[in-house]
Amino acid sequence: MSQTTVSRALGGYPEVNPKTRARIVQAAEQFGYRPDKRARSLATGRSFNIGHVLTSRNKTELVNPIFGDFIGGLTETSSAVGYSLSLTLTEAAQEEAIYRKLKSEGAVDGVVLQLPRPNDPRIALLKEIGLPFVVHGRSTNVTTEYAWVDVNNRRAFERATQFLLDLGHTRIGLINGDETMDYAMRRRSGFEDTLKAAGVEADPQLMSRGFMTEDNGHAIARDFLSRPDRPTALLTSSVILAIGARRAIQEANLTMGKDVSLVCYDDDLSYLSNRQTVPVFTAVRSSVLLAGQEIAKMLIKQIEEPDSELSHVLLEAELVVGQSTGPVSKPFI
Amino acid sequence: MSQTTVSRALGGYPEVNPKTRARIVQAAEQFGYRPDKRARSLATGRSFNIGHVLTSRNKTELVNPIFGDFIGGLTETSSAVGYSLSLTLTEAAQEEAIYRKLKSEGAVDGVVLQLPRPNDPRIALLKEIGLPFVVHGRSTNVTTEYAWVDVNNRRAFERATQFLLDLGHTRIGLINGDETMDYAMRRRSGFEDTLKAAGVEADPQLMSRGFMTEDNGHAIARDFLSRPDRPTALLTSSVILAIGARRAIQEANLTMGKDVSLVCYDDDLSYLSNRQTVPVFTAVRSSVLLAGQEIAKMLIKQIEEPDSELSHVLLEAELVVGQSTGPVSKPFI
DNA sequence: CGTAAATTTTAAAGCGCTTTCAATAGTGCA
DNA sequence: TGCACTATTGAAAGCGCTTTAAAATTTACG
Repeated sequence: MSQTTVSRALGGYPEVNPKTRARIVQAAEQFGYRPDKRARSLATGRSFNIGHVLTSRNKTELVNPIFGDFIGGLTETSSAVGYSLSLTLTEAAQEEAIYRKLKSEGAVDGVVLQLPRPNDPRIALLKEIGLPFVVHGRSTNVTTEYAWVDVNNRRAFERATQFLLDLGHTRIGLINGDETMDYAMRRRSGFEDTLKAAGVEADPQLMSRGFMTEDNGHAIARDFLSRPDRPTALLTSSVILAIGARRAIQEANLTMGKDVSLVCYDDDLSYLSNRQTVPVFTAVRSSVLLAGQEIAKMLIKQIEEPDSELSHVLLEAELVVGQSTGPVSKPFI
Repeated sequence: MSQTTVSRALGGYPEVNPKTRARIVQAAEQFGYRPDKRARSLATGRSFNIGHVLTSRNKTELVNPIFGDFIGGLTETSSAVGYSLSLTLTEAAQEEAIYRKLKSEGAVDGVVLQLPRPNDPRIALLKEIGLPFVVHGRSTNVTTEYAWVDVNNRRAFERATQFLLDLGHTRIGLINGDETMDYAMRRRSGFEDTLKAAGVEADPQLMSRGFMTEDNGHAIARDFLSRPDRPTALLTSSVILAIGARRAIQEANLTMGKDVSLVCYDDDLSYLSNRQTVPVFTAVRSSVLLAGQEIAKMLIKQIEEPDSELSHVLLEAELVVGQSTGPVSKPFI
């Protein structure tokens, strides 16, 4: 059998006699033969890798809680169609250099961009160097066209806030993520605008932002709850923050869901389930694992059909009512 | 300039005139030239990838909490020396096939093995197919030589148990991970043996195992604490389990650190810090991120110096005393 | 049965590097 | 100045595939 025929038989090309193909496939199986990925990459000009660049601004941020589930989603989908996920880590200052390198080395066929900020320069960069990409999230003020998958963060926080307003809460504390990130800005404006629409003035003293650790959730909630006009409800940007806030509530001898209501954003992380019959936390939920799957699918399509339109997916978070919310009970009556 | 000289200049070979090299390096920089990774791989027979295979036994296990930090550690070290981490996901039944494929395709230069069970067949398999690997953990009953990095899990649980015994606790509940895994078996025997050595009989009713979710920690602790002869102390295999257990303690109107002591194993996850001035949880701690770094270093050395000895690293967990433990207070006096 | 068309197979070029081996330029010393 | 040697550079082969173009075989049909 010639090289060519084998390649075509295994590659699934049509112009090969079914009998020949069967024979080749059988032989390949028997001897455990598989086309060398390196040679294949060189010949086709494709690497069958999708890239993801992690930047280490600092150790706390290096590995964020959603990282595992997100990567899991990406990997699940890309593995199924023969791509693997290629991870690289770099200092934030080197990020541009890394993308250029990935491109010129031909190390990846496309990349996934995470945690965009407003006007994120990486988008223009990737367009310039011609590396296909999909953004997890959106970047405010970027007017050029790019593919993205995002949760409707603004709407999610509007719904969460409205839900608390409907229960009678007007003193609501916000414990948000890093507000230099686009997603956190959208959440905050969803929160503020809903309050305003209800004629409630947002108290800057009750709006915080920062790393989304259990510790921070605890510290901020404790601070909020120690104020004379303490909030009757808290809204947090993650389950981990909520767990910290719950600790602060309990330490203040208050009861969650009664004295203090708590709503959180829930990424539906597989190891931090909030999916009990009646969930512990009332939440706006959207699975980051699913987002990862969607992004991988979209990126691979873009790689394999470069002329197809760039697409966008806006996921809506669902509101799930759990045990952590209840009608307002005025603290000082 | 000839192909050859350029390759040598950029590759750092000694037999090239310093002036020539400088000129080439400068030109490469100017034009953004970098050797194509695919061609380089084909020519050298190396892929400059290290592989990690995830198996999806089920969704809950797909992404475990330590996954992110572990990957972060691997990536940090391997990126620094020009390797990238290549992730693949497969069903458990396909795991052997995937390793064979990675080898025959030349997709990776080596792999990292996680969560070994006793007598883990993957070790023999990888030796057979000749793919360099390092195990995160050890596999009981495997007598052949292999490289590993492990925490002294047995010792860690001995120390944790002894610490509780020293505080006067004898009714101690164990909330362990999946005991078909080697690490969890070692933890359990460390626990049991220490009790036995102190003349305390371990109560099978107070030893549980399972997925390490917040929910499970809560459910198991609630069960334990509802018994007439409830434990005065709990020992959990992860911080997330401990957080669930804390919730159960509080719901039972007990005070952690006073009515019920709690010690946990702490992987020092970056987003689940237990490093406050006085840590919330008393814990035996060992950073999984550091383990990832160590493993990457070891694997790359094995790849680049195939004749070097296989090495082993046994990390000791440190005992950190936090707010969650105190002397026993008899519940029924 | 012969020839044109369709189907199937093969030879050979090329992907962009590394590496072996040969060639050339440079150096020290008699 | 010339020779042996060393330092430096270059030509060419080869890594293992895919793909183009050509050859061989089969099929269709008058």
